[in-house]
Amino acid sequence: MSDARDTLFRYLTLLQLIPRSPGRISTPVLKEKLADRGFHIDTRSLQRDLGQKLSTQFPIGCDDSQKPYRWYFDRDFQCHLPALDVPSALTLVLAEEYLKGLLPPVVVGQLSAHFNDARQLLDGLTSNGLSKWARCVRAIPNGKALIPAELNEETWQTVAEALLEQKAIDVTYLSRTSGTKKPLTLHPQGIVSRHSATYLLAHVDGFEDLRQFALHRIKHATFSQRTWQARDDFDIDHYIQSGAFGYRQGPEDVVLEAEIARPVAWLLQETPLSDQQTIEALPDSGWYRLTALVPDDQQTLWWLMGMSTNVKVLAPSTWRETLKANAAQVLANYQNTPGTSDTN
Amino acid sequence: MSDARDTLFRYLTLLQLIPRSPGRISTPVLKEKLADRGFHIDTRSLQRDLGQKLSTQFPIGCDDSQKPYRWYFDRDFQCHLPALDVPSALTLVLAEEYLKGLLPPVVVGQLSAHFNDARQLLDGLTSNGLSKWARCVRAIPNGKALIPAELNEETWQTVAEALLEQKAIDVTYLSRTSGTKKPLTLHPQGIVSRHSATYLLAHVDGFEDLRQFALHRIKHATFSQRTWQARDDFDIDHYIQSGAFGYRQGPEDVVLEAEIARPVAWLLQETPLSDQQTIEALPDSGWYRLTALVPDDQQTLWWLMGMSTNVKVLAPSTWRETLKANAAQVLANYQNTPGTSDTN
DNA sequence: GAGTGCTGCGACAACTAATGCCGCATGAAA
DNA sequence: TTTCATGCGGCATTAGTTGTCGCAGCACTC
Repeated sequence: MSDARDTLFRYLTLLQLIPRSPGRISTPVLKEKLADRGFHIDTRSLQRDLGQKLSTQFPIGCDDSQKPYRWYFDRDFQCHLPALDVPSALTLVLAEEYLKGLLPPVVVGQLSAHFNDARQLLDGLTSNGLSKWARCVRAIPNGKALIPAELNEETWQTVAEALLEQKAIDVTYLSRTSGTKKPLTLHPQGIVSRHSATYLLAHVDGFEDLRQFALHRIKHATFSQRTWQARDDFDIDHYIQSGAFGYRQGPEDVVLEAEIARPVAWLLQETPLSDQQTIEALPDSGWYRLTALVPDDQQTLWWLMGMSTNVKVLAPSTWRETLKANAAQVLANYQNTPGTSDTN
Repeated sequence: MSDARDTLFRYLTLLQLIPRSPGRISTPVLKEKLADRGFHIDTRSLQRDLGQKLSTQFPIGCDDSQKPYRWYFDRDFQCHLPALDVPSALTLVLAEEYLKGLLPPVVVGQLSAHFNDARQLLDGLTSNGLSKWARCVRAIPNGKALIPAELNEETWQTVAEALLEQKAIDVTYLSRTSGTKKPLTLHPQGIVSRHSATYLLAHVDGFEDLRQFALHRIKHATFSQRTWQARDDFDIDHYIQSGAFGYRQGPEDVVLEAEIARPVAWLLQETPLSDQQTIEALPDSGWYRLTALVPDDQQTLWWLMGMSTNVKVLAPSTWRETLKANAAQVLANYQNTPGTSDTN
């Protein structure tokens, strides 16, 4: 692919072939991979590159306990080309704050080297040594942050690789209902991350129906001998919208009409509910009339519920009724003496 | 810092000094920066490095319309060292899906080169050429995703840099109340991203009090001549918790006691509300008793509201009363004939 | 319009580094 | 023990790198 004469580029390629620390790669394998990329060099040269050139300038380690030496990058090293600029670094820091509440720690940890790199850059900005930036940047998550489910690092890596490289996996799955561990062979078809839990969509070996498996209930995962079975007809968006995660109710968008209080009107003017939205002031009393085309899903309904007395839904009537019935039910709940709660 | 003899490393340093495309750097500046880092080389060598070596192997451009030539990286080029692994790439894709709903497009765009890199890697995985991964990975945002406020790219870059490098800025600010544009000089102290809007915390030149400025209402921003004024006593967490964003109500955590329906119990068992939480089954009818130490904030209250009939709060009594009063109010709203539309 | 300074570029020679090859040492497997 | 795979030092050859010089274009000044 590229002229073998160029040493710089060979070094670069070499560096890209060396994995981050849990991973390892042996000298002969490196030689072969370099050859694949058009760099046909002597084993001795490769050894020199690694042992004398790269490992003195980069945080590269060598496991020499066995004879084909195996090389790896320091776990927390990250080098961007081109280097990060200040706004990008700031964005990364914000991104990390958000993601910590949305994805399992292990998954976010996958990117920790990137975030560390950003932090290091920011640390170096103020000459006084005080890392001020850490005290002046915050992300406030949208909605209540539940604590993400615990997830095993190896499980994530295995599942991610299996899904993307189309392999079947053998797992030990902790059933939610029975609480027992079951061995299963799965054919991964998709991953859905929602709230703070992440689910694998797969079908069990020998069956046709697609099921959801919470990643944090997969206690152990290895690649399987079985060949992966595709499902040609699978469409993840269709699957989600069919209500598999309890979200969408109707396939069509609906026109929401509501009266909204001034603070809500302000909020929606800046961060609209929908790109088809109008807000008009009502004659008196600081209320506004909202019209918006929104999806007919649980999320929107929840948002409306959260607004409580600041929003009065006029249409669609089903929502209006739902909200009304809900309010009545909640009120009824709280008017009973609590403790011995009964039917509902 | 490093031996000047090493060419590879000098190339690497050089590559790191070249900014991504909107940015530019001229040859003399590069020479100086290299000298700072211990590489004392002739101008001619630098010219050769750029024009003959690097620009043939890397997506580097050169603006030769003016005489000190100015160099830059292609806008969408990104090279990670070590290279991304599959699980990291998948994480990046998930992260992007989440962030698109949380940060302004311009801010996420700051990282687009990173995300593109991840996508490219995933594209290359399946040999059949079909990029299957795009059809099997989804993130479902937590809560209703409002459309992020529109934000100018330059504004973001200027503000980010000003905040982190402690500079004052001159802005044109569109007042929310009056709708008029005002010129202001601001001394940035912090950035808070919340929901889909991002706010700058700053005090106006000549004043002492801290105010919030929505970034999307800053129509123009440049660095100011005025020197930046610090505020030693500023603590962003304290500021947020003092209720500036309408979140926290009480400074102390409270013990939430509630009866919850089975689906909620399952949810909370996997993604807890708090790390101090217990759930016990109630004798009959599939309800559970929840006890959890949670922050006394609006977020939690909203979450409880969203759960509606699936949660009956027993304590704290203030919340119980709030929820009850809310329900009563909502019900009252819907029992009046609202506006022109009427019951159905 | 000539002078001046900055920058880019081609050429060249001296120098330095990279490469492939050989032989030997080591340790594990046969 | 032998055999094989691998690492490592050394060495001669080859290839690349570097500073220097001279020239040319361009903007700016006087």
